[in-house]
Amino acid sequence: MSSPTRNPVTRPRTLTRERILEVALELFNEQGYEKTSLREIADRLGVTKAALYYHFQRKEDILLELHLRLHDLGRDLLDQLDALDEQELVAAWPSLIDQFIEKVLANRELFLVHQRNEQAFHQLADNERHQAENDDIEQRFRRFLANPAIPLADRVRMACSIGAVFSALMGAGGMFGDAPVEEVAALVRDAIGDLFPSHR
Amino acid sequence: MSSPTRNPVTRPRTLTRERILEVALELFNEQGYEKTSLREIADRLGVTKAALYYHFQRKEDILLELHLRLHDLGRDLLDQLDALDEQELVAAWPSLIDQFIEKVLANRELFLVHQRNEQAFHQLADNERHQAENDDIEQRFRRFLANPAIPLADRVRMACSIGAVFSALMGAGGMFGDAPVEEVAALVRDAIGDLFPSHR
DNA sequence: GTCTATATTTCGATAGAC
DNA sequence: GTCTATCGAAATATAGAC
Repeated sequence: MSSPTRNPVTRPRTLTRERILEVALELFNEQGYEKTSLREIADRLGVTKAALYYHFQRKEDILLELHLRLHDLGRDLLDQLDALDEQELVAAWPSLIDQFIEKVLANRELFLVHQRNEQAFHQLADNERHQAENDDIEQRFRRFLANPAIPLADRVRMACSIGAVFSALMGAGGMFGDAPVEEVAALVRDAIGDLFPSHR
Repeated sequence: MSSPTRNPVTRPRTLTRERILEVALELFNEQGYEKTSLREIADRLGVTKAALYYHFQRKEDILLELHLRLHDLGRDLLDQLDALDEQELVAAWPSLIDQFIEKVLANRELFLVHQRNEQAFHQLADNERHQAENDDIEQRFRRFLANPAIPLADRVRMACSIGAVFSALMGAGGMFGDAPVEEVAALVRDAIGDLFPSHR
């Protein structure tokens, strides 16, 4: 399992397919996955409902593709995490959080749709598990947090870091008045730095 | 507006009404609000679908009641928050977080259903706003975070605190292996304490 | 690839007896 | 308060022409 030749499942990226995903992402964020009908997606795209079925077999597959793109973002972070041993981990954490913050900021809508439709994404995993048994990044992260070789206090603070990033950076624009995102991001980095005082 | 005589809208708490809410909370957490049909709620309760309509006019009203109970939990925390002035705030923060942690732990399922069905709860606010214009606790908290009288760095760290609590304490049981919740909660308190070094 | 139908199903909600 | 029965309105998905 997990042979080195496993390719990243070449997913076709035709133009209209991308436009469907783009519009779906918008609508799922505005109204939620369940409340968004294929008709609405088709309407905003200027095509009919049936046309969507040429590009995606089921409605669920649209959400699945968005899920896979989130996985692509999280995968190498978790690979880095798994490559470190327990002693290096705390020292490397700020750097990993930096990368994470960059990815969140560069893909806000994608992270947002996951947060706002947690249930829909979660039920996806059941069907997706046929393709990628232990590739679910949430599961991998939970397994990481359950590792007794890492001091519990550190694991708790790592979990806190993730939540802090989401909480402070993923609210819709202007959560802190008119403060620019970069400034907020820098303050979040500082705060998480204080959670891991490397020189004590 | 917000006259002192505004009573907490005496909501009837009959026995079966409570059982409906109990079962609905379970199912909404397991399958999500949209994916849970009234038939499923009725089945698990041993009654028929139509019986539910004696206790709730619409399906939405079941979710609304859960929302109101979350509001009841958050209201006095926000009242305390609004009563403080900007200088006392940082010093009082750890105590407020303590109370918040207690409420989260004592009402895990209630907070969980909100996190997992963010969209459904959010669309509720539109209809609910008729009754409680500026009583939405999320909006109140956002308004608090936008207050320029508080240093931005402090506001960011407060937002981080909330996310940290959710992230570390609301995962289903055993997020950190078999570590007891109280121990994790204590570690979260420590971590947030490090975010606000009162003696520097 | 996109269209016009249409099949099929499920769900929320109501009416009215008991 | 709970039941049986049913309505009406969506929505997903399919069939087949162009």
